[in-house]
Amino acid sequence: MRTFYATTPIYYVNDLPHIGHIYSTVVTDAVTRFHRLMGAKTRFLTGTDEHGQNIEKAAAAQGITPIALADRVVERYRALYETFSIRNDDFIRTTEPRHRRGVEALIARIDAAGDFYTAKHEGWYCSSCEAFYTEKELDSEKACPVHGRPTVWESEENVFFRLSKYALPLLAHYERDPGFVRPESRLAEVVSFVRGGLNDLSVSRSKVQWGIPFPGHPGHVVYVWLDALANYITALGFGAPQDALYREFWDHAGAQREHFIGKDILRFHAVYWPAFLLSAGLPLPTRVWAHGWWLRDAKKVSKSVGNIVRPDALVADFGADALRYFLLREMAFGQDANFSDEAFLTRFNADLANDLGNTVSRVAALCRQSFGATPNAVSPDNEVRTAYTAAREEWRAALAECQFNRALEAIWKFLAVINGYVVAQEPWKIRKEEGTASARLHGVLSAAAEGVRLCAVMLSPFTPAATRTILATFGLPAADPSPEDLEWGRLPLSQPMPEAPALFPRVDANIYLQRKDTPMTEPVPEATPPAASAPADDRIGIEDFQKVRLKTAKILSAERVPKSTKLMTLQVDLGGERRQIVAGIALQYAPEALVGRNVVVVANLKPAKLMGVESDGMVLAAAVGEAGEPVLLDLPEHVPPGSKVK
RNA sequence: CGCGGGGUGGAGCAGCCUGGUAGCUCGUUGGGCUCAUAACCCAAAGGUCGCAGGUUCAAAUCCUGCCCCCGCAACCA
Repeated sequence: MRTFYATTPIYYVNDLPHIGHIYSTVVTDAVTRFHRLMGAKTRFLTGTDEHGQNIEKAAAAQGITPIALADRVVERYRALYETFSIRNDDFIRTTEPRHRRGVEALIARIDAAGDFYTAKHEGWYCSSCEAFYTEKELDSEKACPVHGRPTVWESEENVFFRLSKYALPLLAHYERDPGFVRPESRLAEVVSFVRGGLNDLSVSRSKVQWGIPFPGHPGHVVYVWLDALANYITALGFGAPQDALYREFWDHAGAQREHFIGKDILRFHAVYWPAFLLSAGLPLPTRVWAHGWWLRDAKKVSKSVGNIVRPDALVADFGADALRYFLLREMAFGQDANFSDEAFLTRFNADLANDLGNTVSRVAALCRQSFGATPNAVSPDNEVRTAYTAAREEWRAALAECQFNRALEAIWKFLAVINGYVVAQEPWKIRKEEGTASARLHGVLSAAAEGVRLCAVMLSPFTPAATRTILATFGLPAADPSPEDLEWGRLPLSQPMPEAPALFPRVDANIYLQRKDTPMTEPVPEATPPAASAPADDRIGIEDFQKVRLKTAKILSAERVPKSTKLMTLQVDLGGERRQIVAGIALQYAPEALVGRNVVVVANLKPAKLMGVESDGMVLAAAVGEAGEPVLLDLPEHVPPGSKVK
């Protein structure tokens, strides 16, 4: 039997679920459901990544253990999956014993291949990134390029993996199997990265405690990628006495093993992970699918911008199926896509309410009014059936390539055929003219009803709950369809049809958007309630304030920092003393508008280099709005430069 | 030369790998139907596919150069 194994990334428990996590998971769920419907034996894995210094710290800050922190976030994911009809077969947590055992087994094999060595790892270390940086990656202040925080010179013995050894084998693999990375455009990216040469990879950390102890290296834990990526096989029982699942779904000639990830972590899945597996002599995944990002109003969804789309409000108002549908329909897999309230509502009303919901309801109503039941025979030969044959093939081909938007288009094209057929056949007229016993009436309505049923079946990977509702409407068991249900003619005959509420009732978009008491974009909630911090804590004494020397200054000249978008170099007069200060105000102020202005500056700030330009001091500005747009503090003309501000 | 994505009717997008009459959704206009969630069906208007070269019998699609927009990173001292 054909087996199909699909995985999502494991999600880092330092972050709450948002639209990106949901998308990855929904995609994987839809694909798995599709393969199951095509008759494959499937397995679907998702889970959480729970190790690392960041978790350790976040937990400590809240006065709880790391595992307690992870538990909380895991609960959020589990609840979310429930809501979204995610049918995962397993949920792995990297803190589980089975995972540790599997990682140890993987390490033993890599070790046996001679691909580990110990070496001194020196460099500027950022504890937030848990990573080392080279001199040239840092600025003059040795601040971390990601967090901007100071790094520390650290030197530690690390275990290294001979990644460099696998550059050529990897390239050979990409050559042999160009479908390894999908979509194809992403493969080029990976190939060019590997062609550029691979450095050996540090795979242990001695500064971190919260992790899997590195076998044979007391005091070291396994570094994130070797730990996290292994989940895809440890969850199958790799390294355990009972590894039947591993043999069935991974180490098996015909097994399809596919990873679904965001494009940001492609390198790890298409380079590091296969290299580990090559070293260990284990089968590689058969495919890595990299999808794009959801943008919010054309901006990348990010915590700092505060435009994260949280699904709760949407799901409450429209149902999880509606969001699943939107995510899969609106994004061309691999490309970025934009999430907007208007687009969501348009899709909801036009596609789900008008097309799908209304078609179901009109066909059901016609049957119910005519027979009080489903028709008494299924018409074997008609234009709906012809259209279905074509639609099913389009749908199948598109889904096999993760082209969800196209698969859905095929279904909707078919829906239009059903609607067109109903209009052309005018069953309401037949009923009037020939009565409800008319064979023609049964024929027409059966064709329409059978079409609707098949739509529901084809929709099951996308909107499983709606599928069940539709099937139930036509007297079928409300269950996930099986492969035979894709055949024409399986509509139950003369089944009583109870009244059913509208599927996806239309909403008034204007009213909804104006109401907005359930905003789709929420401020980012804290991962967990912050430890009780007394407000008094951030008050300082006067002596602290006096450490900051504020002075007035007059801007003598201003010019933009070359190649920089935000920075401006200012020459200021501090009362006889001349200073150069760099300020991030170039987006808001024109240089000529600044000359002659009086401003307030911090006079005793340590000098720093920004984009290579020396800055000796800081100009004060109010940070306005969410984006913190700078608005300079202004002083009247008559204030002489160099006056103390207190 | 930092990395990446994109420029296709009014809006949002697909198509580009594997050249061959430019497609989808929304919106607009006119008509039809009345079974259905003011839904559905038919028709129409609307595009020099960013620009310029090149390859080709043929280019949105392949090649070269350029312009513009966006995300990430490097810069909010």
